[in-house]
Amino acid sequence: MAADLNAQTQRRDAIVRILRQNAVARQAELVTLLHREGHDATQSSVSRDLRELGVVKGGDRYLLPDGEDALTPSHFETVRSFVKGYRAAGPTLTVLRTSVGTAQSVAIALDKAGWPEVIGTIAGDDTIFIATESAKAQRRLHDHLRTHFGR
Amino acid sequence: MAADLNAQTQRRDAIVRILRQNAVARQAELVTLLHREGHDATQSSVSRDLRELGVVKGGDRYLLPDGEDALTPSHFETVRSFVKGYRAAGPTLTVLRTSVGTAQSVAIALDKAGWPEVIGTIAGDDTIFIATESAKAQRRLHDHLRTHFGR
DNA sequence: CGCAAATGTGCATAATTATGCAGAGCGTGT
DNA sequence: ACACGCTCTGCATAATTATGCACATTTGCG
Repeated sequence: MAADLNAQTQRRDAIVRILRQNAVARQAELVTLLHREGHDATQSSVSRDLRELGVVKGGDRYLLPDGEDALTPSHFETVRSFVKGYRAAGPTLTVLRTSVGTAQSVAIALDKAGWPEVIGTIAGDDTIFIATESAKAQRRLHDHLRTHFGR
Repeated sequence: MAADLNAQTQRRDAIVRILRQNAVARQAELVTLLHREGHDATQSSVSRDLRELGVVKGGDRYLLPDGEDALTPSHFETVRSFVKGYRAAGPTLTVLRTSVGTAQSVAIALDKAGWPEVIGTIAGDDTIFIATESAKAQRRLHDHLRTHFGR
């Protein structure tokens, strides 16, 4: 039995993406779809993930919470190329560097994502400070960043 | 096994009201709450009602669809006293009489209710024409009207 | 680095929800 | 008034989802 934190993060991101594009009626389906893109998961984990993600089941399909809908996959696609890299500055602060003048838009995309581990962000011109509550939260954040912007 | 059409309407209205006020986690609870106010129903019926009403289950409680939230119970309370009565005018038209000058507000409350059997309404000064698709739909409408405004 | 506390998982299974069926109440047309 | 058809129900049960446990890893600390 594995406990790969990163795997969980990626799987949840995948779940959100899948639910955006398909009408999924049951967890078993979701498990199949996840397998198809390389994610290994059981109905148990999916059940827990869905609750954690605040996903709702309406009649015959799972629905993402309202806020999430606002964030189109393309949101990240657009700003992906602006991101130069990121590094931890202590256990609760992460500094992300971007192309000059694009920090604001990247920060906005990050805020819209609504990742729970993020307490707040401040964007300058080419730098974003991302505050997290703990080292653990920071790890989550980095998992997310890695998933969306590459290592 | 009974098939009291009116009972269904009233029960569904009750379900909506209950869900507005309480956080209900399972259908069995809902059955209990319904019993408490005199509605006789089984989990089977409740399951079907919830689907029909478009109710959604989020994590650990049932949630009403967004639109419904707008209509406060008090909405009907306010206009209840304006309604003088109503009669069918043919199988698909219902004429509702109100106090002079209040027809508009009553019609607005009706529209907000979003009852599926209602195709449209027109309000004059003290009269509202309510169009329904069929005799059957008209019966539904009358059930609703009876529930909210009395016989 | 070593140990205790957390976290995440799968498995097996309990808990909950959905549904096929058959019966009952009503409305409709003759 | 009678027959036919439709809708709504409950029951029994299938289908689906949630969760107690035990265990593998990881994280936090001294």
